[in-house]
Formats: sequence, structure tokens, C-alpha cells
Amino acid sequence: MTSIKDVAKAAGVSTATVSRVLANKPPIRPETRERVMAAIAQLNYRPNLVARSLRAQKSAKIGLVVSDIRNPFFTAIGRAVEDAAYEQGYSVLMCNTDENPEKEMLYLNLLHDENVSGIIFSPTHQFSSQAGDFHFDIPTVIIDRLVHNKEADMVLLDNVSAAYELTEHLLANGYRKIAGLFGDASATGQERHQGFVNALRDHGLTPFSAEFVSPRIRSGFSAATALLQNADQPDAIFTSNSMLTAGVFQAAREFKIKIPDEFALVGFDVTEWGEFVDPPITVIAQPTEEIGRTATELLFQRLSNPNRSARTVILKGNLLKRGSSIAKR
Amino acid sequence: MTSIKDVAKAAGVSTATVSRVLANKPPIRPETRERVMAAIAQLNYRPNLVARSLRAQKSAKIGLVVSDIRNPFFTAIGRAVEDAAYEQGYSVLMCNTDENPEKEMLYLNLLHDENVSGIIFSPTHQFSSQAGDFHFDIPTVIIDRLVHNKEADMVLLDNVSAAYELTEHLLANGYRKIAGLFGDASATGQERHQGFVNALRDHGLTPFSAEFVSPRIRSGFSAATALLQNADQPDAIFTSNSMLTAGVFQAAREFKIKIPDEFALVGFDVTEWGEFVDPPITVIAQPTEEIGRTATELLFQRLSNPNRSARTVILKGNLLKRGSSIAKR
DNA sequence: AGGAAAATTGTAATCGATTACATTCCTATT
DNA sequence: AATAGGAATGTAATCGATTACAATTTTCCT
Repeated sequence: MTSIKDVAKAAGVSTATVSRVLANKPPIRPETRERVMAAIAQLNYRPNLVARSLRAQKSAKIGLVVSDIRNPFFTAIGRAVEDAAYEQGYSVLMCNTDENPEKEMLYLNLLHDENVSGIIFSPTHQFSSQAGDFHFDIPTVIIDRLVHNKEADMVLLDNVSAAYELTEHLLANGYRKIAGLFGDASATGQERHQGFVNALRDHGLTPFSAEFVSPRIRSGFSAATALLQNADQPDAIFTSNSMLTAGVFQAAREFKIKIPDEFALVGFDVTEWGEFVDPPITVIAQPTEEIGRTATELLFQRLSNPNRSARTVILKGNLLKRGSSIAKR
Repeated sequence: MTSIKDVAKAAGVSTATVSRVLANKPPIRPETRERVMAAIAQLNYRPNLVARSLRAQKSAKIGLVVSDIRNPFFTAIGRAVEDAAYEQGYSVLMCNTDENPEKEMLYLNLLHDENVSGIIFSPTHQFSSQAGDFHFDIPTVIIDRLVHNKEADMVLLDNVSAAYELTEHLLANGYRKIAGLFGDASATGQERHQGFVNALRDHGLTPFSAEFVSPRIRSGFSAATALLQNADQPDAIFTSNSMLTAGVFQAAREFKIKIPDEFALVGFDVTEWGEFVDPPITVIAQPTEEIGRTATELLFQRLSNPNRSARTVILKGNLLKRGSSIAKR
């Protein structure tokens, strides 16, 4: 491996000079610079990032810790973060915790040990509940899930409003007996429940039902099965995340119940299947690109000004009205 | 930050001893080990991985370079690689090249500079075509796409057989006018074309048509539109990847053409939408879990024995017969 | 007890880049 | 021509862990 010493020798200068040329830090005589550049090119030298990171105690890397890499919501955010970081010359280490607090600690420690400059992080439920005590010694931006901690910046969706809007859409289209299914694994589900209840209340209604279940396809399937096999059925089901939506959809197909004729279905997050099925599913689209980009920008701002107080950015969701919730006949 | 020196001081030993305790490398007197362990625990010390990596000129990390993070095929592989690596105490840096050769070089260099122990890599088309000249100075396992290079291990799908089987399935179900759409961005498309043609030939048939197009939803849409608006229509469309499948599916919906009544549709790779639509799509499922795990295992074998000759593992796809290709009436 | 061999621990160089400080080289001014 | 003062470059310490080798202690045998 060619090191800075080899370059120095080849150019007939000291390592300090090579380093200065690399960092573009005057004063350097143009002639010297060229000799060094020539040596670098000739030896095909690239600085050792590990050594640089050891010396500088930091590195041009940011960590992205997501709770489920298979969730398209997070891959979309990953793309956005990567693009934004790339523009600043940073690279992204993407880590998947699988909603597992152990892996979460493992990767947070790993990123710390790797001297990443900052972390973008969607915490597990367990983490969130203890986040108040947690001390972030690396600049951190929390995404998607509210935590109560003074030290971290956050980028969140206005879940209450989004759920409110989605519920109002159902009401506007004539649905009245609306059942709600909410994820029980994060604050997100609770916030969406809040918006759901508020909207109904403001129209003088109460939920047909409201359940908190594990945010998995299977749970959505079971809950929907119970709802739909009852004599008294809802005319719409509101789901708080795409796993639950999928479960409800599968239940409807299993029991040959027509959407939206027999009940309307709405949920959160854009998915490929939700667009492709017939009818397509009405959802609140989260601005994933914007979330990722905003989180990255907040992080860079924090890096250049470590002392400013933490701020929280709340973004709005976007209602995509589709066939699964058209006006009731 | 607490370093090994602090621990040494606290335990009243030298840094060498601490290091030996950490590496669990005898001889160490049990009593000393305990003093050191106590100091480590008390100071909450964790070794600096950067320093360790600089000294050792390697690290317990492997790089995973994929061409499209949004493709579920690659996220599934990412999960498998991560799990397999985790079991060996390695962590995974996941990089997304977006089929962009520049990003590809950037990330290969970055991983190199990060002292990763090995790389698992699905190369772009451009890379593959020049791969013969490329010298892998880090142990590398190529996945998904054939390259001609003596130095790298590979894990591939038996694309010819898989396409053959998929085509025979169509034939068995009575389809005869079979059009093929193939991706033009990698050798994969060509191999699948080969199997497609072979199967037809072995039954004394020729393709209704066969086109190579860019592997994008849009291209699949256009190609299908052309095929389906013609007076003489195929009774089945064979697609070589899930983007093309999606494009064809959308075209069918756009023009209200019923699958499989008017034409059957088959393709490659499991996707959520392919299962959820009605009828679900018949596909060759690639064993993503096995691909990722095998690649990781090959890599570890190579790490422990750098001199063995490169080997290629060919895995079989799994035909999932579904509604989009049921027996023709 | 004496001393060789084995066990344990310490000293210091090393990985590659950065940078405070020291040194050398110019240039311009009187 | 002498010299101050800035420009350019070099020297060497540093980041934290590892490890060859040296030094010390312990063990064991006669």
C-alpha cells in the first residue's frame, strides 16, 4: 500500500508538505504542489481514511440506523439521506436494527467507535421510552418517531393532522361506521389514533372500534377477520401503517369481501402493491425524500454549530385519494 | 474519551497487558485479568476500532455494494448478508450505486479505504464488461451478475434453467404465442433469454417475439403497449425482471386487458405487489436468503484461506405457479 | 538454596495522516 | 550589502491499539 511517505519520497518533499497539498492549505509554492500532485497521480495514491480518522477523531461519514430495511418507507429515506450526504462529500453507513434493541445498541456503539460525525436514527419503542435519560455524545437526528430528549434534533410527520385529514376524507365520502387499527410499537400509532378520534368527534361521531395491535401483516389480518365476520360490520377500516393495511387487504381477499363496495380501506405510506391492486389504496403519503433530506441538513447544521438548541421539524403528509375509498353509494 | 492508557493506569498495568486481556491472549495471570476487567467495566471503556483497524490493517467489517437499494431483491439479500455477518461478529456497510459506475467506483474505493475485510458486490453492466482486467485487492464475492474474472468468487442463479422452467410452465398450460421482454443492462437478461429460446425450440416453437429493453417499469409499459395493441397479439408475455413485469401489468390495466384470460404474465422475483394483485403473478423466486448467506460464507472462507482458487456457486430458482398463468381454456 | 526454564509483564516501535513549532529560504527595504 | 520579516518547508509529536522483543517474576528441579 502506498502511503504519504512514498509520495513524499517520490516528490522529494516531506510528508507535511504532501499533507498540506492534499488539504489545499497554503502556503505552498505552485511548483511544489505540482511535483506532489504528479507523484500522487503516478503512485495512484489515496489517503488512508482510517489513519485520517484516527488523527482527526472524526470522519466524513454519517450513520443511518433504521428499524426495518425492508420497509419501503425507510429505503426511500435511505436514498434521500445518501443523496444529501453525497453532495457534502459524506458517505452513509446504513444499519438495520430489525426493531431489536440489542442490535440497536450494537450499531449505535459501532457507529460511535467508527467516529461517524453524526447519526440519523429511527429508534425502537424501547429506546424511545428511555430516551429522556440517554445522552447523545454524537450529533443525532431522530426521524419518524417522537422521543422526549432535549439533545436531539427531530424530523417528524404531523401524524395527528394527517390522520385527521384521512378520517375526514372517509367522512366526506359518506362512511360512518369507521373502525381503526393502530400499531402499538411506537408513539406514531398513538398520534394517529388521536387524529382519528378528533376527526370523528368534530363530526359528532365515535369510532366504530379502535384497536392497538402489533404492526405486522398477520395482526392486521386477524383483526380484520374478526371485524369482518361479525354481524355488525364497519363500512370503513382505517389503518395506521402499511403492514396493517396489507393485512386487512389480504383478509378482504381471503373472504371475498369487495373493497370499497363492502368497506373502504385507507392507510399510511406509499407502497408498490397499494398502487397496483384494484382498486388502489387511498393513503397518506409521507414525504420521504423531504424527511431524509431535512434530517441530513439538520445534521450538517448541527455539525457546524454544535451548541445551538435542538429543533424539531414537523412535515405534512399528502393525501392520495384512490379507489379504495371512493364516495359511498 | 477513555483510551487503553486510562485503563492501564487504573489497573496498574501496561497497555500491552490490557491489550492482551482484550484479545484473550495468554499468558495472563487470572488475578491481573480481573483487575483489568474491573478497570474496563468501571471506566466503561470500549476499544477504539479506528485505531485497531489502522494498526491491524483490516477490520471486522464487510462491504455490500448493491445496484439498487429499492429493489426488494437486494434488500432481502442485504438482510441475509447482515445476519450471516453478525453471527461472525462482523458488521455490514451497505452502499447503493444506483447502477451508476461513478458511485460504484466511489464506494469501492471508500470500502477499500475503510479497510473492510471483504466485499459482496453486484456490479453494473459497465463494470462487468471490463471486469476481466480488474484486480480485486480485497476478497470479493460477486452476486447476481456473471463477470469473467479469475479472482472473484461468485454466487449466481441458474438463469438459463430457471427461464427454461418458466417457459415450459407456460407451454404446459397451453400458451403458444409467447412474447419475451428482457433487460438489456446485465448478462442476466441474456441468460434468461437463452433459457426462454431453448424451451421453445425444444418444443418445436419459436418466440412470438423477443425484445431487449431497459429494465424499467416505463420500458415494460411501452413494450407491452406495442405488443397488445397490435392486431396479432401474444397469448403470454415472459419478462426477465420485476420492473418489466410491473410495466406489463400496468399496461394491461391501462388498456383493460384481462390477465390471464387475454394473456398470461410471468416473470422473476418475489414482490409484494405480485402477490397482492388479482390474479397474483407467477414468478421464479430467487433464493435471496440463500444467496446472501452463501456469498457471506464464501467470503469468510476466502478470508481464512486467501489462496484458494475462486469458486462459483450456482443456485436454483423456485417456480411459484400463480393465477397469472393458469391453464388456458 | 541455586539456577535454569517457564510464565508473566513491560518497553517501545508501528500503522498513516495531521499539525504545532522549528527551520530554511526569499524578497524587499534601507 | 545587511537584515528584518514573510513565505515555504521540514521535524517530530500525536491519535489508540497491537506486538516483537526485552525484562522481570515465578516455578520447579536437584
